[in-house]
Amino acid sequence: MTLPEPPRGYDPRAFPPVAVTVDVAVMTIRSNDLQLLLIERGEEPFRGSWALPGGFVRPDEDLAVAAARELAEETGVHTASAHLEQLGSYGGPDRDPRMRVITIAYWAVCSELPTPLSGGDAASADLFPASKLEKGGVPLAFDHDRIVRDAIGCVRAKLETTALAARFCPREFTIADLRRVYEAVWNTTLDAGNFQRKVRYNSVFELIRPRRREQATPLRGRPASLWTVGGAADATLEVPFRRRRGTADRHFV
Amino acid sequence: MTLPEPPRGYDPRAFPPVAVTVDVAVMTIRSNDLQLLLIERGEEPFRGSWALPGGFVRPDEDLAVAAARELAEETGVHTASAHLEQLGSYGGPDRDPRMRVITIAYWAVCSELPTPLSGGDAASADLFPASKLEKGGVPLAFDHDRIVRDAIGCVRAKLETTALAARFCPREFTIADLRRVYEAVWNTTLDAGNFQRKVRYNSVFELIRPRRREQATPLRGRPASLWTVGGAADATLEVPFRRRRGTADRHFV
DNA sequence: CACAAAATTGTCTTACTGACAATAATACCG
DNA sequence: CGGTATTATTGTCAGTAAGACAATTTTGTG
Repeated sequence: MTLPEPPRGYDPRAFPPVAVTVDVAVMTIRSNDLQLLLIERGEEPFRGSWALPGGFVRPDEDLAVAAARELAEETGVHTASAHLEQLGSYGGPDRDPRMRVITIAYWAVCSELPTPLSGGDAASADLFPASKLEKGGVPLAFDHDRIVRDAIGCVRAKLETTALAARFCPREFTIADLRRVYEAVWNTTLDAGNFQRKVRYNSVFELIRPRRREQATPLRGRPASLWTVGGAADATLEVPFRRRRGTADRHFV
Repeated sequence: MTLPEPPRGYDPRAFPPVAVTVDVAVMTIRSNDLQLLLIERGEEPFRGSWALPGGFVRPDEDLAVAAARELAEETGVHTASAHLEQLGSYGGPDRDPRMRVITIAYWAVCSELPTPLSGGDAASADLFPASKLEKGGVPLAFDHDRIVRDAIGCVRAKLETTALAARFCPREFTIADLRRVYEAVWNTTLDAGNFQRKVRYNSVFELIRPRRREQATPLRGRPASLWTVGGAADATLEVPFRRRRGTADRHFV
């Protein structure tokens, strides 16, 4: 303990400055793969590295508002069409070489990204497959590789218990659309019949009546019904979707 | 947008000061109830109100380290005997009347609290039942009522999928001890026989051999075997414990 | 020793899961 | 127009897990 505990009522300037930022891990499905949006940094440190979109929290701005603002500014994604949720805070003392920076990370899910991907400034943006990022195939600025990993894990987990997968789809979607989201995020294949049951068992998913079947994705085959999400997409499902875990022979120690 | 976007390479002092604190929601089981440790504030603002233990993050201190330090300083609970995990960040612009304060909230679970509960300073500390706090029965400082609610919800959820309940117990515990934790946190009753099965099915729970049966909690009845947690208490269980959800008649929309 | 109390094991019914088969509704092609 | 390919949707069935509850075990107590 090198410093005495600061008193509760203290002079702010007595402390070295701390900067607070928000970073957003934006995810979408592209080419049947979970992909993350990254931005190429134009300045030091980490000039030329890929990083999460983000920036400083303004003096009178709520954290979630700051995240939504950065998301809109840097990627063109507006919160009306995206799901935005807090992931956690990352504040290692040396995560930014310039000064002490604590970041509040958010993750976002959206169905479509505006083109061009790059934001207002000259920085370029691109999508990277989650699998590649998890393997460490892309060197990221700061501790963003950890944030990315955590965000991917968070989304994988959220799909099990919530209707969040629908946020990867347009407002109206087919069950096959939804299934492809699960297959992409979990990197697995799911039985189409059993998957239907799961959707029908959960009352957040609502069948659109009369069944509209135009604009169905595939050009062949029986046209699919369209569904939508009635309530909050992040509410707990009545019947969860399940990721196959290792089915170890357990029973009786 | 009242302010221009700050450039990435900027002068820290160009920004109004932001203070960063950590707050810890310490939970334990007392009198068969989930209880939270709160501290009575000795200074303004909110003098005399109850609040979560917490304080400022030091210049070169990691967030988790800061939380552990505050936990130890203000409650005497050391991380060796407790589980500490990040909950999330709370940073509304007006949550502290003095200045902009962003707090990183943590939650902790421990089996025993040191007596006396109060820390080094004159502030007094006390335990409050989660049920009372959830009902709003205790006025809390800042936005701590929301943090408390979130922390309780987080622990409830974590018990389903992890062996975290064991952290409410001493290192060696009986299955009945563990069951009472679940019953207290979920405010329900669980079938003793079925509960045993759940414990046996999960290999993180390890039977201590030779079965030691002394010091069993109840003085009557067949003495229970002692168990311990082998791996990480927050790893996902092979077979989850389940909270009964509303068994709505679903099936076929 | 009978009895009470708690731990542990067993049984049985029901619900859920997953594999896979069957049927339905289209587009396309000749 | 009918046959075929293709996808959506529904059905079937066996295996597994969950919950209710009964039975058995093990110990302390009177």
